[in-house]
Amino acid sequence: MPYIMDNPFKSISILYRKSHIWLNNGCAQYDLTAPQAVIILIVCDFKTLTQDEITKRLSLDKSVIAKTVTKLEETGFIIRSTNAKDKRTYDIRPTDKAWKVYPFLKEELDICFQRMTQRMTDDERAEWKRLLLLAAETTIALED
Amino acid sequence: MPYIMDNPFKSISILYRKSHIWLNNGCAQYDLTAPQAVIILIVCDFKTLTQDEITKRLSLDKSVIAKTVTKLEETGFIIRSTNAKDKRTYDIRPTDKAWKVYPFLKEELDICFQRMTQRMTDDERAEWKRLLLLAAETTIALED
DNA sequence: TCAATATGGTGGCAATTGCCACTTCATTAC
DNA sequence: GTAATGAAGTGGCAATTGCCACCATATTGA
Repeated sequence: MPYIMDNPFKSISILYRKSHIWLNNGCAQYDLTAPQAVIILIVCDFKTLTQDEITKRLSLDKSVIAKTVTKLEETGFIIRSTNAKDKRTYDIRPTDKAWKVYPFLKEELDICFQRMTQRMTDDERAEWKRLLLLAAETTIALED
Repeated sequence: MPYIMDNPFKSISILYRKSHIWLNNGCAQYDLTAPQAVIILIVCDFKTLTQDEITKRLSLDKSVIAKTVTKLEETGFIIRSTNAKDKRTYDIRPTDKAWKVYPFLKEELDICFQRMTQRMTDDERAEWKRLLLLAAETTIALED
């Protein structure tokens, strides 16, 4: 079946959904879902973040972050502590449990990327990655 | 805020969610949601399709297509008729109402694409589009 | 021919997400 | 200092999606 008349919107949708299914399956062994894994990754990357910072970096609604972070606290992957300077905000930090799965989660992401780019040359892969990042940053910058 | 330590998985997620929000807003004037618009586009592209063909082309679960198609029939954008050769399948065809919005939906998709690639050169835009399509096709081919 | 298997489609349930209204605390303007 | 505005976070609701069990019809194999 040829995929003529295709457009980038459809491609992005397919890549998003499939990569989430892959990541969900890959993370099940750690009792994590894909969105939980993404938050652990970003919290480990930055060591300390507020919920609002996560919201901005992932460009997700703040209520979505609140729900996922609550669950991650319950399951012991992160710790929340009230910020001393601003009592409205939480400082979010990874626990040892998070640091333990961190390298495996990065590996899972890598597997996803390799899977969807397996027909690309190394140059194409690097260029695609660069342009994806450029587009995502452009998109984030658009909203105020 | 610098977006260091970023990865393509996160970029794809952001692009998917934002483009859907944009398309939803753009399609509201036609009383359509983004997923409904995508199905109208593909049905108009191919003139006649079964639900299963839509499922394969969009790489969505068949029950999702069934639900959306049912709604589109109720709102008069498509017609379902039982296939003569296989009574289990429907032939799905666009109505005049679908053909009327079709060019505008294509325009909306174009606006989305322009928005997220506005910092790219024409060459980069074309290359990104090509690689997106390649990755999406690779992804679809992976599942059996 | 007839049983076993495969395929297209439907309905139910749970998870993720987006939007909105709301609370609490900070900051700004007067 | 106090009122008005803004920002961080929460909870509720609806829409989309994925998975599973199921039904009806085709196809295959003995």
